[in-house]
Amino acid sequence: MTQLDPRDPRPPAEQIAGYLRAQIQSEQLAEGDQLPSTSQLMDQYGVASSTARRAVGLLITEGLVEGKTGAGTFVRVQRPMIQIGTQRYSRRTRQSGQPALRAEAEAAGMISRQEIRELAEVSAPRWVAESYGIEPGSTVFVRRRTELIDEEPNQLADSYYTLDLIAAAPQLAEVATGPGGGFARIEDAGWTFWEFEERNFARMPSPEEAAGLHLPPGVPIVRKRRFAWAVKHEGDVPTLVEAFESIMRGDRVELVYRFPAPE
Amino acid sequence: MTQLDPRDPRPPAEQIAGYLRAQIQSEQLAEGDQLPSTSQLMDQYGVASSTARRAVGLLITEGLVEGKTGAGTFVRVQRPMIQIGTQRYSRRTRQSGQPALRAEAEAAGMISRQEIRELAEVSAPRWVAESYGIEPGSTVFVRRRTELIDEEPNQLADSYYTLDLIAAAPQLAEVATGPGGGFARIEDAGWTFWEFEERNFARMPSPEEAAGLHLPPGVPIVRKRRFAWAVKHEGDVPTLVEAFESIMRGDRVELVYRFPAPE
DNA sequence: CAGTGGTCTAGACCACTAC
DNA sequence: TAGTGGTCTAGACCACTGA
Repeated sequence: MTQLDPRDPRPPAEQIAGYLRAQIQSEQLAEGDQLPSTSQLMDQYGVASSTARRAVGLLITEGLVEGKTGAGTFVRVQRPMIQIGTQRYSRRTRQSGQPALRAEAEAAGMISRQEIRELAEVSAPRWVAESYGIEPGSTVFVRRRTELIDEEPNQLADSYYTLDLIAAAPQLAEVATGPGGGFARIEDAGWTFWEFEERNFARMPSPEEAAGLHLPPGVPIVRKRRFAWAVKHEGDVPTLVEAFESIMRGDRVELVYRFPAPE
Repeated sequence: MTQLDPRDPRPPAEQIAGYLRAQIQSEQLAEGDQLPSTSQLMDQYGVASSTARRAVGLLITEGLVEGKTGAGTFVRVQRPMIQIGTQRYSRRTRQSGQPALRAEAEAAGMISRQEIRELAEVSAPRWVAESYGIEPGSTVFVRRRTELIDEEPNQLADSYYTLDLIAAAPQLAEVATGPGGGFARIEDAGWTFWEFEERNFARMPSPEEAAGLHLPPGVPIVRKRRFAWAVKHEGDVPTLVEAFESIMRGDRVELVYRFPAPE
């Protein structure tokens, strides 16, 4: 545990990282605890400074620990996760009286707020053009915003609308969409929401995304795309009214879906 | 683009990484292309070997490129994604005639197969005990398997069952569960599936997970937990019959959910 | 002001690849 | 066999933290 093992095929930095990781997982090093400093690791394992730093660098990119310059390296505190999804709509959840998603964040004593990053007409990204069935490069309206929880950015959310919809619901192009948010304005324009689709996957953030979300190294993001279909009159073929993309911190969000068994 | 900028506040390694990243995003460096070698970067930017290596190391942990010892560093080829979720159950998907999840993988010319990793009675992990409403540490049966696509591990899947259920459906404890898989055996035992819940989030893999999934550095995983409720007779309170956990490659799987608008 | 993380230089060795 | 990625040593400098 406290010496390098020459028979271990792993290079020294990985061995040291392994020892530290084991101490974290066994909670000998608990959340918030300070790791041995670089010079302590050099003395203890008889390695050069770069090797000691590389060892803790591995743990940093794994998202297990966080370095604070001048202070030390500390085991990352995993903040409570926010559950979002469709559970609020389900029969079972309604019966158990659970609160909805943002209400849930606020019930947990957290404050939620949005900041507008951009309101503009842009050339449609490919996935947006494809989902609306319009020419690639057509003009659409985008509403970009950052959602903050306890003043910490939590989600970068972009909604893409057709110009036709903006004409029918002009408040979507303004900073304040009014009570009930953008969906309420779409309903005001005569639409009834019919169906949603969400497509999620995970990857490492780009530097821009990492900066926008104040992400420490080693935290992946979840990219969620949501498509909202609505009808004007009963029996109509549903029309896509919103194409939405959101980049979320992977370590703060749990996506929950509940659905009935098929058939 | 080809020189270090002394006014740029970023350290040299990050600047170089930024230039390379821009070339990848603009497709000057396409998928599969080789990056400049370490010594080329040293010459071009006038930095030491460690700095040049650190620059490409950053891109590696971002998952953008992949180093092959002795050969070079190459832009990662993003393999096609597999879509899984509930879309196969939806009205709209049935109408469009789309094939179901694994059939979809096979329709795309890929072969899908499972390997059993473990069949054993174990002490229930906390989340399993909590979801079944049993004492923490109670004994449950676990069925651990690796799902391979084109002989490449794609998913580590663990199903936890109560011992009662194993007694009623003993094939769940055998290597081959028979036609239709485990769910079919649960139905054979008299259960009718009622409702499912899936809870997903993303994080970086542990070294064990990275090894089990043959993950290159810089690829996050998605952890999906699925809960399956079933009833024996109409009107019964639904019972949890399976608690399932899966670790998937984040860059190969897109989770798709389609659901009707509430109310 | 001593200690810490973060980055860098300059050089070395190894295992591997491709010719 | 020359070039490549991967890892390491030994030392340096900087900005920052906390007593």
